[in-house]
Amino acid sequence: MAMATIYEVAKEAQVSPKTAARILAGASSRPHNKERVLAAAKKLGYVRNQQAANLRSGKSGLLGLIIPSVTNPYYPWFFQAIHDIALQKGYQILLSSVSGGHEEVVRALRMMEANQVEGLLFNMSEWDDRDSLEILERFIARGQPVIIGGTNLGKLQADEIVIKNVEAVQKVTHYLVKTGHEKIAFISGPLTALGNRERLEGFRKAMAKAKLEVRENWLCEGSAEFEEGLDQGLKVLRRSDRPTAIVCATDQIAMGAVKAAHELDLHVPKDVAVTGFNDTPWARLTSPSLTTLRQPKARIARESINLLVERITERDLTNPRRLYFEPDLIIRESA
Amino acid sequence: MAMATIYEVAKEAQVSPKTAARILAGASSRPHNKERVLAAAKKLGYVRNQQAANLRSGKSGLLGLIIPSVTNPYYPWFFQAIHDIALQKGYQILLSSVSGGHEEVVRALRMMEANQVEGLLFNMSEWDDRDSLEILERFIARGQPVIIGGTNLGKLQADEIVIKNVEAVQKVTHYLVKTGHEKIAFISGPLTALGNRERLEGFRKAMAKAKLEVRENWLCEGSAEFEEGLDQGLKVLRRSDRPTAIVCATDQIAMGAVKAAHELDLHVPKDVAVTGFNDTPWARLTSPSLTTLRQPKARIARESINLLVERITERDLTNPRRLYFEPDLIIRESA
DNA sequence: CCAATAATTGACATCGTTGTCATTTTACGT
DNA sequence: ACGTAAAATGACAACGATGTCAATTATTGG
Repeated sequence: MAMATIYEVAKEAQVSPKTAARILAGASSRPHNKERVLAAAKKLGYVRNQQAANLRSGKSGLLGLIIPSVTNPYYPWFFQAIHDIALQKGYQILLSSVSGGHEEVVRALRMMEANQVEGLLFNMSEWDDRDSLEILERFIARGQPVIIGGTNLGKLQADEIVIKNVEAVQKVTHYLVKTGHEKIAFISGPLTALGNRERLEGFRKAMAKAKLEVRENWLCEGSAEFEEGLDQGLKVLRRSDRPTAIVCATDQIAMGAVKAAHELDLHVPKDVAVTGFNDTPWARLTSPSLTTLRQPKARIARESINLLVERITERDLTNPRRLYFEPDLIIRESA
Repeated sequence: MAMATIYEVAKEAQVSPKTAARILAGASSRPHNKERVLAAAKKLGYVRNQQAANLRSGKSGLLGLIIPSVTNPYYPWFFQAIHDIALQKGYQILLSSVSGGHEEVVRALRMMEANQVEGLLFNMSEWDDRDSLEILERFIARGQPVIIGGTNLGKLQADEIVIKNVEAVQKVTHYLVKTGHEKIAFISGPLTALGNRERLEGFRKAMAKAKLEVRENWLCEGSAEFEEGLDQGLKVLRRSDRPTAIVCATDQIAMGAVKAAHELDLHVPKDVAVTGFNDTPWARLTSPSLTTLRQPKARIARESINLLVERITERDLTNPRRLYFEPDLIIRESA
């Protein structure tokens, strides 16, 4: 009842296993044999055992992708893009969505090793766990290329995906200034994450450039979630000197800020403009739809996979590279 | 430079490969050997080659999951739930997100076969492609259990996940009636999909039970997307006899309807109540937050995987089963 | 029609792991 | 210290696919 093997196909077709294999691999052969083998394969429902083939060939056709959580709305799209492009290039994606802590990441990395991934995309924010680093180093030493995203693992000889957070937030802040705003608040995600520090820096730079005052109590830090946006939004909008615009470090925070505005009977964007970050799938669906910054996911996916595959096939590439990507400003109704 | 094998570990530790394997598998052994093997394994960064182990054991530890698209906001959560529970049970998930047509599904199914998945969760809506069916039949004949979700592949001897769409929509509709609504519209997704037909049926049943009139031109059918909700919402809300509530077949449609209401200066829920379906992650973030129906994803995942694993380990289970799940009514601000 | 060349074919070995089973080592009771 | 039972070990084979290479078969020109 198990899966038919090439031996059974060969027997059925009365040829040697090797011939059957060759024919199923598409090589030329006597028409007579070809017919018989194809017929036998069809009859038995033969499907090549990929695991065995991989073992033989020393390749796995797998690329590993480690991300924080598919339930974070940014990642499904990222995964889909990576998945599609990898398929085109003949690779499957082995996905690990690790919502938990260090142990879970280590387990995921081990799993990737055990499954012989040929390359790895490691997308986590602020990760510098000793054990993980050691395993990643092993990948690289072994010649399995690694691309790091979302965090900076400095000493590691790996390629990096760098999102230009500073420039992006500068862009949106500049846009607000240009549309006449002078009193602008900023609600950040946790500053323990590099990306959030960069976004804050972008805000400060833009304000400095516009010669606008950055009121320190208009700078809020919290989690990257909706509730935080709501709380901080309420706090900052209740002040007598309330801002006319709020730049938020994530779309979730922005949604919270919008809700805060509504609760205080303020109109968005007339009374307060609100901007987000990431262009999560629902950003365009809300009322008002969200002005936000969109990461070029397809481009990130394409260039990452390209580089990864290049490194896999040409072992002797030079030094680690950095791939830079700048989010686009998407102007909608909220600002 | 390649991955260290058990032979190298054995050599380094001066024991036979079998002993090394046994020790690494956790069996008891002379302390002397144990130390040396563990040290050698650590030194060489040994990681078991899962592919080879699978080949040897005839198991893969893989469960296949085929879904329409991870970018559909329902699925990431579903995947995460499946993924977590499968991990607990010692299985990895092999995910295929097939946005495209039949060919792509067939390719995904073949890939699942080639990778020796021990069981398969096939979650597509309205799928009755000949080729796919044939492959699925092969799975079952071979003794690789299959669970079908989201569609009805009648003749197939497979277990099924059944979402009680009828009851769910009856529940919201009833709730609207109870809160005083009499003029209720329904915006459906494409009626080619079973789930949408059921949702419509639920609406009709509930209205009949409440002895309320179902005006045929308040029944809109379209895609399951936002734009459709907006268009249909505008159309139905512009009528002189506009409804006071709109039941929508998806959250996306509901968001569209909310936007339509806003464009016509109608307040939600004061002027029109709007309800969605699925409790997509952003349903609670919007203003107003969305009253909707939530699928018990964790429970669906748990029970599906349990059944799948049970079938894998106990080959002689009886007839196909059906797992029923009824979405919960989540009452928020929009209705 | 035959020799020479080209195209196919199949026996064998191998990828890394681990079950089987015979052999060796250890531990224990007397 | 010795015999025996129990525990640990290692040689070998097998999982399924496929590269190597020698043997076979087909093709071509003279």
